[in-house]
Amino acid sequence: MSKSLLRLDPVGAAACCAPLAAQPLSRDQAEQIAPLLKALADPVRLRLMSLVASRAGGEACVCDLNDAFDLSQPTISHHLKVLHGAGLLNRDKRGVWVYYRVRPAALASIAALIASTPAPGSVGVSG
Amino acid sequence: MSKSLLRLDPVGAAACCAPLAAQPLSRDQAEQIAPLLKALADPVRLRLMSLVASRAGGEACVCDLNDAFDLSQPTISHHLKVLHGAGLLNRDKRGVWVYYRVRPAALASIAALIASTPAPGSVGVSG
DNA sequence: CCAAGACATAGAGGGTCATCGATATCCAGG
DNA sequence: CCTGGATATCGATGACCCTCTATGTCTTGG
Repeated sequence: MSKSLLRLDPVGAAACCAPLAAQPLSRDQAEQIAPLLKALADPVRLRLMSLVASRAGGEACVCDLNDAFDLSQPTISHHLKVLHGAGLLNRDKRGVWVYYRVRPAALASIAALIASTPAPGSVGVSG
Repeated sequence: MSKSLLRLDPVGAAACCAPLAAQPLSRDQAEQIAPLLKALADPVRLRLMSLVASRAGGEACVCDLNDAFDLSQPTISHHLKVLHGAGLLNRDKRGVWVYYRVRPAALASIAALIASTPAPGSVGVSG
């Protein structure tokens, strides 16, 4: 408890907003979604998410994640904390090991925003 | 030409990667997508994207965008430059005014990544 | 209790970012 | 050419972020 790393609201990570093109985002909506994107907007964290998500069973142990990078163990721990704090990953400690698991609702929240509402009469890619 | 604001590659903004859960992202893939997300990961830029996207005709004049915020004109200009540099917005100057327009391919690139591949046997929300 | 391993936290250093005021650039009109 | 309006760029400032080393906390095993 010092910085503001996990001052989020993982509660309603369901889907805060309609697609970008549906209507202008309110300031509150934007400030709710931006931290999610910010948590994702790092190459290391993107690969961490992908490593966890692509794992059979949908979860990965920190020990495996550490081995996948040339970074120090505290650095990986930091990134996992950011992802967990943003509500993108669930944490599950079993014995000595800690397993992380993707929280689908958080990703769905982003997907809903980016959802391809082809925009009113704009560039139609498919027809 | 000083910082590295628009050192991106708006060329192949089509869809660099399979969904997060399909397989681990390579470092190159992660470093290609992360700047896109980073450009989006700001409340102001999120609202700018939404304002442009939701506009009838799919484009918005900077003059209108400026009025939608309590920020200075240079600040809005800066954010638009970031979005343009990331390949998320197209720029079109007509006379004295400049119009921005969402580049659908860039958003599609993100959508493809987040696309809900429900993960191998993980949390099934609907079934 | 003690040792060892897995993971988290603390604090520091160096880089990047958001924002501003001031100023430059570009275009239209007279 | 000069004025005026619309945007972009510059330079500074304060905040935030990524990474590290060092250290703490928790759990298993003897």
